[in-house]
Amino acid sequence: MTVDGRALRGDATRELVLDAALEMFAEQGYRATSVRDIAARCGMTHPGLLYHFPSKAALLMAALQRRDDVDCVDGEVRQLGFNQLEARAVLRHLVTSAKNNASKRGLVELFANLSVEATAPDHPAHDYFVERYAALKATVARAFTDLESEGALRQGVVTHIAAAQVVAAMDGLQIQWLLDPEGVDMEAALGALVNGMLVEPL
Amino acid sequence: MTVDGRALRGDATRELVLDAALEMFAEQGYRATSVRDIAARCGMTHPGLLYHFPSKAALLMAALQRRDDVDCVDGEVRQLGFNQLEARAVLRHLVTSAKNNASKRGLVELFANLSVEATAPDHPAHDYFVERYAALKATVARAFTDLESEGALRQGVVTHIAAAQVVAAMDGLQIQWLLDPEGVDMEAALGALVNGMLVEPL
DNA sequence: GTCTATATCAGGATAGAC
DNA sequence: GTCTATCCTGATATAGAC
Repeated sequence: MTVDGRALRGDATRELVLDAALEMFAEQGYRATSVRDIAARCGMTHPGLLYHFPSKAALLMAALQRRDDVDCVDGEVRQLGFNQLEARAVLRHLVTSAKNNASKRGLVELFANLSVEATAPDHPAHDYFVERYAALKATVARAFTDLESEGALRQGVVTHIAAAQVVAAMDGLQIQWLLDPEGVDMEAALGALVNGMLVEPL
Repeated sequence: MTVDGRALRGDATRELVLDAALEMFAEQGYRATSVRDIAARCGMTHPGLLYHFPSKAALLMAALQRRDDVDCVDGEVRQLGFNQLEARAVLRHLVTSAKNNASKRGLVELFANLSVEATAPDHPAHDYFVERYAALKATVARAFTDLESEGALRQGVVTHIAAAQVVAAMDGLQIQWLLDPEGVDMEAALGALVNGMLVEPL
């Protein structure tokens, strides 16, 4: 594994730092977590940690990558490998994610904050999120296309637009839920949205 | 007008500062804009500015309030006064907003960032956004209810859920658009979503 | 009442010792 | 590979000039 061309493989400290960082980012947010805090939790000083990662931003990116790797293992949302699943399973999976997210406020906060922050072209995670969204939308669009060819899609639904709507709803519902957890049911709202696009509900 | 109990009325400097602040927040984001930057643009020093506003957070709130006031004048999205409009006009208005936003990247960025930041219960703008969203959803839900009573709503559409979906889509589409302006058509996607809920398109 | 100057504090990043 | 020391920048608060 490399970061910015620097070889970093086989490092236990590195993994320790990554776990602590992801945990603290998820608990308090990226900006509110200082490199010093993370270093302290790992029993080292701040410059000591920065030996392993050139910057706080690089640490963030590495933590995100690591999370994706973990997701791969425990079967959570992933861009790749998604295409193997059947179309309905893909959509069902999105709704299930919405449900599961309701018990992971910290992570929802982290990703909500990051995906918006990363909107700035010069943000360290910009490319990561551009690709993440493109891949996710492509997967969902593909699922809708498959359903369309089976006549399972409702009249007038345009696949790539529907994909954008579903992904957008996931994000927007998270914001509403973070602002007022009692005010929305993410699973119900997303499920209803998807079902409204299908001839037969999921 | 008062902020935190301190009287501040009749102050031209105050208005100047508010305009500059909103402009710079919109251009560079809330966090990336320092009080010193704003003060400099107004030809004053940073503590001089802080005489008028107790903190950067209070400045933000005042700037948001001011924006709402301006919106009231030029006919943009507003919670209050919305109920006077007919149901279809309310929905059409949302779609038009999505269209207009495509030429105001800075403001879209500001509100996207703020609404997520303000998710934290201790954020200075938390209550503002909780209320903003509650009011917006209530208005949209009301519009759907009116349409429902006229039989203009599609089978199976639940009004308060539909409101949450529409508002969520607006936010989520903005994120996608900020990440990749060529990748989505906010107006088309939002319009299609709303039309999918109605018997007759807007 | 309005502002300048100044002080304090925290976070990110780097240089160089060990 | 890790630490000490240091720099820079930004947020915040106070004293006091005008």
